[in-house]
Amino acid sequence: MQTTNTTEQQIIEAARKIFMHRGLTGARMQDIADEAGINKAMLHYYYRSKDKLFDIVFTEAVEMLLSRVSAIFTADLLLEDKIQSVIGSYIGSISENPYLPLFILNEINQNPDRIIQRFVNTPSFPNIQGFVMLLKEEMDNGRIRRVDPVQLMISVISMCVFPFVAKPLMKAVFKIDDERFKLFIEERKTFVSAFVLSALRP
Amino acid sequence: MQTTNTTEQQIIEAARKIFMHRGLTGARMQDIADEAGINKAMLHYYYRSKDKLFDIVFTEAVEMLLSRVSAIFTADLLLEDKIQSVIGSYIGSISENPYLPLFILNEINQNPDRIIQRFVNTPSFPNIQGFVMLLKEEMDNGRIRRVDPVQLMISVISMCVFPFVAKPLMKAVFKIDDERFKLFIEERKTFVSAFVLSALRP
DNA sequence: GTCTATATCGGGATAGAC
DNA sequence: GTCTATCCCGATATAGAC
Repeated sequence: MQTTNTTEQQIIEAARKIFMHRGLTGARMQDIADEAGINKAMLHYYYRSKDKLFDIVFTEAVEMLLSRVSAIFTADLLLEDKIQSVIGSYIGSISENPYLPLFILNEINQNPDRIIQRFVNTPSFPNIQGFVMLLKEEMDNGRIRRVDPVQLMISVISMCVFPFVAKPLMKAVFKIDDERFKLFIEERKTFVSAFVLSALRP
Repeated sequence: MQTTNTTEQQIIEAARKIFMHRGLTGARMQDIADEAGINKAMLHYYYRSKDKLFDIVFTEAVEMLLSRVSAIFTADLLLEDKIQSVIGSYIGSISENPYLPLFILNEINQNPDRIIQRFVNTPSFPNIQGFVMLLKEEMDNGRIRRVDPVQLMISVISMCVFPFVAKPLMKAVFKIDDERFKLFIEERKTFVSAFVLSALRP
């Protein structure tokens, strides 16, 4: 890991920022060049084409997102303070990269096949089976209410991710500014934990 | 309401389909023309420019989405069978227009100002205040657990909307096909209702 | 490796015949 | 109102000097 910003790195970071915000079709190479503080021709010198550049950014993004989801699936237990820390760190990590979810969801919708390709060989693919077994064990022991594990997982992820995806809509509907949104997210960590635990009470 | 498909109507329907799927920047006028089965020049004859056409589609979409959210906010009560019917009809209505949420969320992110304009004079703007009062009443009566009303609302909407937004991702991660996804959605109506009610138990 | 200039192309928009 | 042909601009991509 080298700390000096090579030109390649600068380009990737600029591309990430622009692509995440504007999407593949909305982003312009000129914007990326400006953001990186270099010439437009350099982009093609280092990364052949717009598509190639996008592929790199997209693949990295998928990797990032999957590793986060994986963290949830591989958590030791789903109970009490465990779920609290998982949800907290999940929301926290999205906070650092708030455009990531919508970017991924959007581009996958545009081109579902691309994601399939990326998924086949991805190292951090979530271990679903193990997690489901774990959940069922807890249900059998009567420690939590009996629910469909997949429905539960989707619900947790929904509640963590959706506020970031819907941020501008929330700001308009609830008339809240950036400051209050930040507060909302901070409070959401404890809310979602409590909400889920409450729902799972036997 | 006339049943004959005028050319104007055909264009709007084609535009809706293409814009919803590809977004403003991703959609091409040629695609819309093909979808409508007419010539590209006709689009400009009836609707001046791409932006004008998009504005119409977008405004209609916002209206659709808001009226659904409003339905939730104006429901008489939040308890038992009431919440069940609200969530059921909400998920049901999205099923009929599965691309709507991602389309809206995406375009709002691209251009937050546009939505603010549309919101000012929209007729079906959700009555949040009334709903919050209603919820607080239920809490004071001890019929439900004390929670932040806004956090609760966002959670319900999240759980209803997110699966549609994340459909291609879910299909890849959980390896489910269209058939099983449809089943998942059908089951989700009862799951979310039960989940929320369970979480709200005092 | 980095720049300027330019080629090339796709797509929105218009002109004009019918 | 509907079509074909064309204009025109913006954006990707390349050539070539330094």
